Amino acid sequence: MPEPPPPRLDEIDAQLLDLLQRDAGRTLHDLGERVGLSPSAVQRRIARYRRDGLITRQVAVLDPHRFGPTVLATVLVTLARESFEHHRAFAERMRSNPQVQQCYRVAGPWDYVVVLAARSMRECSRLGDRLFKADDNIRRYETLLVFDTIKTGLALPPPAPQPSRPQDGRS
Amino acid sequence: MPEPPPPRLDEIDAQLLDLLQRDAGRTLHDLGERVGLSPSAVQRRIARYRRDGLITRQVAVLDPHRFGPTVLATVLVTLARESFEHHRAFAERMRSNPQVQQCYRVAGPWDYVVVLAARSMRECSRLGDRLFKADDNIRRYETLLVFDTIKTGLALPPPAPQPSRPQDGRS
DNA sequence: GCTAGAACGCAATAATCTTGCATGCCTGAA
DNA sequence: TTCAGGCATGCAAGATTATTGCGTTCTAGC
Repeated sequence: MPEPPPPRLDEIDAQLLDLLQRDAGRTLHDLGERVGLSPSAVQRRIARYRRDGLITRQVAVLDPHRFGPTVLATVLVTLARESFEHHRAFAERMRSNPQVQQCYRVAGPWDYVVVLAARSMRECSRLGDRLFKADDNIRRYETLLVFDTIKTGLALPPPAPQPSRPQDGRS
Repeated sequence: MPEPPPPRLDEIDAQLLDLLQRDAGRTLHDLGERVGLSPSAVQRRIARYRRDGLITRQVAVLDPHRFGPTVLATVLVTLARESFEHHRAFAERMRSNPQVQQCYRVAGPWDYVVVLAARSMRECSRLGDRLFKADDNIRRYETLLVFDTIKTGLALPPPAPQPSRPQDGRS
């Protein structure tokens, strides 16, 4: 799976992407005012981000405090056998389960950090059993039940703009 | 900070919220077709979700693989002193730093799980130093550098609809 | 049963998005 | 240096989508 090189982004792209990843509900007109372009130029840039895969989707963020029983758990996981195929199979299982909210491959004493989302502690426990205990390739796992969500989001650092031509020294 | 009770949600609300948290780019017409309402009824329900705080915002999800150097780290943190005030201060610091992407209060051998987002490992390391090492109330912390993002998202389990009036037994 | 409030669909209106076109800028080749 | 081609832009027109007023129906509480 070779990835294409990151597309060239200028300062305005960086601003737009950051604005959108923090709040995608803005109008093109609002965005345009913030970056100094017309609404149609903004729209064309956003269309480019989508076409090029920079923006994969747009989601509504729900406030977990405003719903009834909602349980998140962060699970630290280590595999028993670490072949490419075992890792691929594990990743695929995480991707395909809708109750797996996030999954990261990490360095250090654990192989993966997995965030689960369920409707009760019981359901969360069962989910953990199903995903990890029942998998004979899990060497160990440790569940950290979330009892408060302090901050939520997926924002990445603002993309670094490519260096443009060096500024002609005016001074 | 007492929270109002969770609002009553029916089956259609549950469907709409789930659809929106997975893909907020759909038109009202599309959503309406999926849940059996007119576009304007859908719009009014969504307006209600926003007004009631169920939906806090809408964000564009960026693909971390499509950007240049982007480093995530999951950090496990334990405080030294666990007074209410110490926890409040820690939470506030996490909330106010834009490079802290997520922060969860957890049960178990650690107090918090924190996800950091930076542009390089060096920057991530410095961020960790600034946030944790320089804080004399951190008893210990362990950084798990993310080297691959398998799955990303913030979707909660579909909200449970409130039981409506028991169905009149027709059979 | 009655009443008040909420939810709905329809249709009109407003807002927003998309696209064609002309123009200007930038880059690379001759 | 000049020229040509490609790309990005703004403007304006058209298309699409969201919003809202209004009348009707439904629901819950008294």
